[in-house]
Amino acid sequence: MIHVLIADDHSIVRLGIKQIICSLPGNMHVTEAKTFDETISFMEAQHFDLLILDINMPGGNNLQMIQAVKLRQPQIRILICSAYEEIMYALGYLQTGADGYIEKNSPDDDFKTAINTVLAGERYISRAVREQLISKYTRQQDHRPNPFSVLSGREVEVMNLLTKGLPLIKIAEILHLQLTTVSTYKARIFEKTGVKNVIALVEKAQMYQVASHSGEAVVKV
Amino acid sequence: MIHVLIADDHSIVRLGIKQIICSLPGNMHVTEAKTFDETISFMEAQHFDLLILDINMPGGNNLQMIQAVKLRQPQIRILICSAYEEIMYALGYLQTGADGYIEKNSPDDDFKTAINTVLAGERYISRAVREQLISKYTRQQDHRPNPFSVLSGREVEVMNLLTKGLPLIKIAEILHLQLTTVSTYKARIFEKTGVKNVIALVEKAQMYQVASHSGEAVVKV
DNA sequence: AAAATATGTAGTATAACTACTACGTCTATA
DNA sequence: TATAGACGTAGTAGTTATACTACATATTTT
Repeated sequence: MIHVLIADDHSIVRLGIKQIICSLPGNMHVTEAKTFDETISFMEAQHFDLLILDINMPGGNNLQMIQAVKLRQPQIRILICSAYEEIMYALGYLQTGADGYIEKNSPDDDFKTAINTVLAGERYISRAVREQLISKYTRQQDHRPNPFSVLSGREVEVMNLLTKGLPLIKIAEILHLQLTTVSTYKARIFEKTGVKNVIALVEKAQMYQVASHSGEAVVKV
Repeated sequence: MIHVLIADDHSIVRLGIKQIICSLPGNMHVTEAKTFDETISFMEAQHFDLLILDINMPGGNNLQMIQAVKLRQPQIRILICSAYEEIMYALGYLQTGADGYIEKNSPDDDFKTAINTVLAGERYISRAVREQLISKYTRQQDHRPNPFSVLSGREVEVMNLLTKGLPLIKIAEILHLQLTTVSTYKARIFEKTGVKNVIALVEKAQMYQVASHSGEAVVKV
């Protein structure tokens, strides 16, 4: 017997989800909560295997909800179900301990997959979110010449140290150069890569995955 | 009629993949290539909708293969099929232009899903890789107290600006504070979060996804 | 080969930043 | 109800970084 708790303030939504759950194989037992407080009450009274949680419910819609839930039943699986489609939300929740994130407007089959996936102990993210996740790694593969390829050897060395957060003087020491020389390299790196500060440089370097599988010489510190 | 090109040096693998493809609905036409050169030859002679590419083939197994392929048939879908399970491979290839990445030891159903997904114009990554992708964002959710939660309001404001790469003076201006005050905050932030430079701070903040949906006041620049 | 760049290097003057210290509110806490 | 921290704020003195500028040696390009 699998116990599922649906927490959503819209009864139609609860009905829909219940429908989907009951269509799944296995002996499903569904409980419904209308607010977050109610959710917590149920959880203190009974054990559940899965919580399907609307993050847009009265009584709080933030990350702490997850923690509150896990505090009571650490082994419970949580599937966030929300009207927001922003990827940031999904990631934040997954990070805090949710096991899945599905948008309300997803097709039934996706719901089934999501529920099964989460119950199986894996994490679920929707196609769309997954796409975005990948794009985060993929963005700007628009075959423009990699701005890092125009850096000279010395510049690359300095960049690698810069992106580790080392201060210029340390870099100067390591490379046996004058501070001012390092400073010049830095300026040139910034110019060539079109960034204005180290943080942007780090991001850009990350983006182009510099020196990960290229044969670039990387100076160890 | 959907034209699929399978590029793999092991004929058994090709056979297996062919089997799977033919089991799919739709009129599938399969061509087989044993080496990368052969793959390219085929591509220059005929149009394909999908390329299932073993990255472990004689004739090259690097990212340039993707580019070589896309150069000839920009609209072709590429599903990487490999024995390697390392996530870095998958991401690297997806980044270079592949549409999917599946491990050879995946169950048939996953292959079907992968092929369908890629043909539908979406990207596919396997469960395992997806898990790892998520973990990358999720790692260390080991419920240690979030170091950013101990930051005071003012500190959070400064941190948000710091992680944008703004110089202290700018931050001072924005918040109408003395430079030295901002500097003090910065020092406190570093202390509380246990970092030694802004770059580490950015990484840590990213890791904990600070201030993404909290009601924190974020100052626009 | 000559001219134009790119690269490795550094100085000077100036601007930005840090360390340390200080101090008045607030807020838990003994 | 003291009292110890936490918070917001800032100054001084000393460090570190930047903007320009410069110049010799490669590399290219014409």
